[in-house]
Amino acid sequence: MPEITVILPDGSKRTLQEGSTAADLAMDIGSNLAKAAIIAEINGTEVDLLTPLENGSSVNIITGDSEQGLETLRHSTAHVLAQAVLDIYPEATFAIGPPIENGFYYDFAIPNDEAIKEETLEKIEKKMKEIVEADQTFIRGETTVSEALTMFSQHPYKCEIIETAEATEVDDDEIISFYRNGDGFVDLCRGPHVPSTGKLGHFKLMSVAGAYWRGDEKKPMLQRIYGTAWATKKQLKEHLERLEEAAKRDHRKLANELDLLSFPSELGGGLAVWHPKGSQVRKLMEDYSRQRHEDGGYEFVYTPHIANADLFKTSGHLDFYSEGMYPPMEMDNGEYYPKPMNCPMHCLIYRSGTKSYRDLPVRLFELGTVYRYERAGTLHGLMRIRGFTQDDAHIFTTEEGLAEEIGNLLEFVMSVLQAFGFKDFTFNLSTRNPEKSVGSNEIWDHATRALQEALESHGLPFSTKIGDAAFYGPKIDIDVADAIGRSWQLSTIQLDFNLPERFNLRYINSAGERKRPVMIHRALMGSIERFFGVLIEHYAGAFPSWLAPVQVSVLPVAEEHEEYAKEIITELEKENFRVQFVRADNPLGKRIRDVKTQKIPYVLVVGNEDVEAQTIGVNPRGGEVERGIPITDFIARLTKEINDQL
RNA sequence: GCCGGGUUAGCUCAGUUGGCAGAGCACUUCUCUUGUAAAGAAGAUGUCGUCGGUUCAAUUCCGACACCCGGCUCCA
Repeated sequence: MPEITVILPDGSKRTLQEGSTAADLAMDIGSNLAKAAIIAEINGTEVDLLTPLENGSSVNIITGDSEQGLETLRHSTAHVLAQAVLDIYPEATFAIGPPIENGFYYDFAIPNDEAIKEETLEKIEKKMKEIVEADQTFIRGETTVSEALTMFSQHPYKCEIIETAEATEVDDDEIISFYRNGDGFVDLCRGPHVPSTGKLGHFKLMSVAGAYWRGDEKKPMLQRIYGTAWATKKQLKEHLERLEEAAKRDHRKLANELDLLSFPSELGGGLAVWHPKGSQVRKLMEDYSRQRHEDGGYEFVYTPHIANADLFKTSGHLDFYSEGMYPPMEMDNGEYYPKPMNCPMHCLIYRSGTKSYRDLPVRLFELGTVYRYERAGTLHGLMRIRGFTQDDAHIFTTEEGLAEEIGNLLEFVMSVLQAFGFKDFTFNLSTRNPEKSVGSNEIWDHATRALQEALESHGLPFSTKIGDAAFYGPKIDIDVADAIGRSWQLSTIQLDFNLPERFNLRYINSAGERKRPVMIHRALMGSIERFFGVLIEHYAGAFPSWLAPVQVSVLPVAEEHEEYAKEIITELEKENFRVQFVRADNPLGKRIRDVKTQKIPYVLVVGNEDVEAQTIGVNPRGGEVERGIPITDFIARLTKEINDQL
């Protein structure tokens, strides 16, 4: 029997009988690997395990441990989902079903637009389990475009995919591949797949939702079933636990439980009222922001909430973004719009006097409240809201001063966000979209280079998003990772070549010539509301002492200790701590429980022993109870803790 | 805006195949006087999201609207 030799990823060689498949190779290496194997990579191309090997090929056996393996697993699970749905709804037609982060989805059109109910998901899941149980082999087939069109003639979306594939991909030979398993289920697919459905099994259907065909709102809406799938039962369990953890941190739930803010429906969608406790935290956030901006060389400004339509004609907002603006109010001398951005007004402030190059950079800062009309279906707690406040600044600088200003800004952003417990930053540089942008190539090149150099000179790794810039200039977006590893885009630094033109902004340079300043839009928290939502989830509602709306709760053991408790409170209030008194009207355990659910950093308990020794009992959030602490010690400790946090 | 689901006491939720609306927590009062995550008793609490329709009768069935939730689309 002739033999072939293949090369493994570590460079070693392995000899097999001719005609051996990747699966045979996996088995030859070890039965555990054969069991874990999902697909193979031959000479860098992902293929099914049943693909025969050729002499001299480099072969890598892919398992569910790798991203590639998981993707295949999820993709194959999506196939089984489609198989189950078509079994239950024989008249249904199916569209696409790719792997996504943590799972997969598949889009279907059900006859007569019958809705797939959440309850039906259980039925579908049961059917999928049967298919997995049956351990059906995935068999790859290949055919021509015209035959594929016949094969899928009952499925118009599949036909559209085949036709589009023909038009765009132009494979050498226009071969369309498909996979067959079970009793005649066929799906159009590039592959590869797991060898058989028995390899699957650690999955769960999550939800059903509407989704436009090809993501186009002009095209029909299909029904999308989402699922999650993992290589092991443990991974699936852990994923579901992560979802539970995220649900526990949901800012909408916590904002309600902790009495921070609410969205009364009479107020209208996407509009919040801040309760005293939420307002306390917000005030601390804003005070901190103001202090840092003051130290950072910013000048504070205030601008009105509405403006004449002329302003937004000048700025271009009415031309470009009127759909996202609240409708105008008719007034004696024209139309007035609630402002969707602060920048036009900041431009007016800049323009109010002649600027010399010696005045630059001008940094105007405002906690500016803006109103944007977000479509009804897009609203989402504090994360997507119709009225919000930006920690907004506009910096007007010379072209020469740009790189340095950007560099300082990057440092500033990180330094401010660190106070809120964010340590992992990701930087994204967005470059010009030539289809949709203003300004010369020269100015874009120069500005993009300035952004890139600032990132590089500060040693900050970044990814480039080509064509992702706004029409008016390139930008750097900054994402942070929260306490449970989720990423949030918070800060943005955007260059603008458009507004300085439109508002005819100028400064006089050292040679006495009129020059155009460069404008930088930047926000650190972005929207205070959204940032607050992120903070609630990041801290799971347990704000660090410097931010906590109530820092200390003081509980007398019995009524006779109330007087002493109030003396303690007086001492703490002298130090400007935010303190709450809980009178002895309930058993101590009950009162402790009540304040603990409010996630207050310190619960102080005082009883006979404390009155006698002039001490307190300290019950810190997430810590052990300590008895007999002198109040001065506690004050020193809390003061230090807060200073360390900032 | 689109698809699907939802809205009952301050909160979390049960319920009515169309016939006087319920629980737990919270709240009020009283009793208990407490040493680290739920003491006991009594009391009060509702436009059953809004407006219209069907009906002898609607919280329940139908329609429109508002708001919320899961997605899609959008996001200067």
